[in-house]
Amino acid sequence: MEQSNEKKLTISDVAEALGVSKTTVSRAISGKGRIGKNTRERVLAYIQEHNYKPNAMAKGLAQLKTYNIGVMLPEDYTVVDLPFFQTCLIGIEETAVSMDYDILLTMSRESDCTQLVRMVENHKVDGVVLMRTFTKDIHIEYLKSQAIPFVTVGSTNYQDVIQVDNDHRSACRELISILLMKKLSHIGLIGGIESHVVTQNRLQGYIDAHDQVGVPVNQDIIFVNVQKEIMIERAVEKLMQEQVDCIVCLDDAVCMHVLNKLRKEEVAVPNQMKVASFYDSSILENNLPSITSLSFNARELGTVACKTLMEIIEGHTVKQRTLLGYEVTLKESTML
Amino acid sequence: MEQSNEKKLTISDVAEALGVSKTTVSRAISGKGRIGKNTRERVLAYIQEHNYKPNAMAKGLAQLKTYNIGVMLPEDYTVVDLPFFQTCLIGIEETAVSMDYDILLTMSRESDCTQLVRMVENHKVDGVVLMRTFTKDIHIEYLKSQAIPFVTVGSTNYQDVIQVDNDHRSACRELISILLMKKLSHIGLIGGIESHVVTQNRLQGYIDAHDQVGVPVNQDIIFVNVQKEIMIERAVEKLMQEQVDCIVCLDDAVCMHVLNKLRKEEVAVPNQMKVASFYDSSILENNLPSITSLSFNARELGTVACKTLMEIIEGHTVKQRTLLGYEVTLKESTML
DNA sequence: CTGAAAGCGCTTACAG
DNA sequence: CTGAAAGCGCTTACAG
Repeated sequence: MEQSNEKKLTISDVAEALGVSKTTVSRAISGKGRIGKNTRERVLAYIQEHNYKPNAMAKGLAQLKTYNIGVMLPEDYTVVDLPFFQTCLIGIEETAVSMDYDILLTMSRESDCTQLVRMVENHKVDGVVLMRTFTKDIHIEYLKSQAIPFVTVGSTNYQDVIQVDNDHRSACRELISILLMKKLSHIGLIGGIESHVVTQNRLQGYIDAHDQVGVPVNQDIIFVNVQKEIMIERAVEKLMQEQVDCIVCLDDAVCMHVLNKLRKEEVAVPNQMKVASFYDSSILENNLPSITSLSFNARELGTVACKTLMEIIEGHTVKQRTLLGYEVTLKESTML
Repeated sequence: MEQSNEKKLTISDVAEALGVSKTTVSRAISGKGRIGKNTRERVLAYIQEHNYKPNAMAKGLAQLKTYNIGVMLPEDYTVVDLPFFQTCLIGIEETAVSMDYDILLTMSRESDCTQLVRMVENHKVDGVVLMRTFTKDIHIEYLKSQAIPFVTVGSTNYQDVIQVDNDHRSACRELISILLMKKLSHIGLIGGIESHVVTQNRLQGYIDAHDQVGVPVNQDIIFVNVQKEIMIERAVEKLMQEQVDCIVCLDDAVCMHVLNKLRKEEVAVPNQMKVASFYDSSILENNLPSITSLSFNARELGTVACKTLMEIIEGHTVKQRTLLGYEVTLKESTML
């Protein structure tokens, strides 16, 4: 391919070759400061031809910027939400790259923020995006204490935190409302991790929907923090005893197990039991019957989160909370 | 939390406060060069107390290093191999961090290496790890042309490329050998993407095993490049016509579909048909019957790849090819 | 054992 | 419109 034996060019090399000053070269590249049209074009042409690329570190040091953003990816993933994070990450990366930023990746658990601290203390990033939030969130607490720009993907109750999220509460309210309108007045809920803010929002949406039509909420048919198969099966059994009309699952992994359990018990979906899920991932996409669910655009979420962060870094003011849309996709599993 | 209103300390601040030179402070931190024990401890204590952290960019510029490694994550993931990459990434990150490096993440497709080029040209990384290889691999070609340290996770046929991989060929040979020893002489193969080097290695292992016992390989029962459900179902039908004893799947997503298809056709596993998979991910972990498969340690793969890269970056010579182990886990799906 | 000075490759007031 | 010079925060020969 290319010849790579030539040493890397520096701005001085370019300046010397062209008989101009480094200042001029710098200005031609950045577009900042007054510079003659001819001069600029001459510089640009030379740079193009000789494939000169500025050293990002030197630039960063001079401007006290890094042109990196830190992205915090949850380490304790599950098969279900991983594709979500990956897609969201693609959105973040695209946006970052388009603004000439790179992504410094770090992984962490709910209770450990040493990686994050390290990244920030070493001055390696200009800002960070947190890909998940917790009700008690040490990452947010740390970032706030450091006065470094950051945005969260997902909602939080901490004050003055810039956040981007899908409107899970409304989405959930709408799905449940539709189900209630179908005269399914006994809707069970399974799944979700209580310490995740998103779970709280969804529960709130569930309550909202019930309040709207005056149907009382029955705590006995809500099962949070059940993730393992056995727990889920037990929950399904209880829901059957309680004679619910419909089971709504907080995520698709849970839904998968619910469907398996119902199959084992020979309960037909949707005839004897309706089923819906709060998220549509590929694991359910070929299920028979097809499953009613909410769907969100993870990539857009990443894009918006990253754009927002860039705005903050560049000193602009931004909306404190951006809520993105959702879709309710009604399929066979909730047909009357 | 901490008070963050104080400006960030620099090495000059520390030097001044202690009445020593910047040189001395620098030496105390890095441990390089002669320095008095007392002096060093005094500096270290001060640094500790005032929470001074060197600016990584400045350090990098002075040493012409970035203390970043680029990691190339495939963008065109599937639900199946994503957990593998994520786990591998954890291994890479842990190792990098332990050597005080950070990870610059970039995503790419088989045919597009603009992100990689950008990262390298901007001097943002000291080396890169490629998380996937292709038989014709433009990323490898580019990296070779730039003479920048890099290692691949996964094997490649390109010359002089440092690579870390599981021994897929041997693993596959062993699994197939065991099946052949069980008198299953008609073993069908489904899945895999032909342009992935790993697929080639596995096919080779399949052939090796047959050669060992002198059973001829029948090309009619090998179906590569079938990923979609319909394609898989059709392949299964053909394999049934060919009266194979056993179906080996190149990955778990394929295996899932194969199992569903067999269920539909009311073919009992393992009684009427044995089934095995080349990878054990969580999507199959609760299947009944349990599925015989190969298993690899993705995290270790990441760790070793990253360690190897660090060695190269630091100028040490390393083994050209490192092959990591595997396990064959025999379960119900291949019981006679 | 310690320090003054030059240098890494950029940017940016300031002066002309 | 252009340039000389100082500076970003470190490291590292070189000299003492």
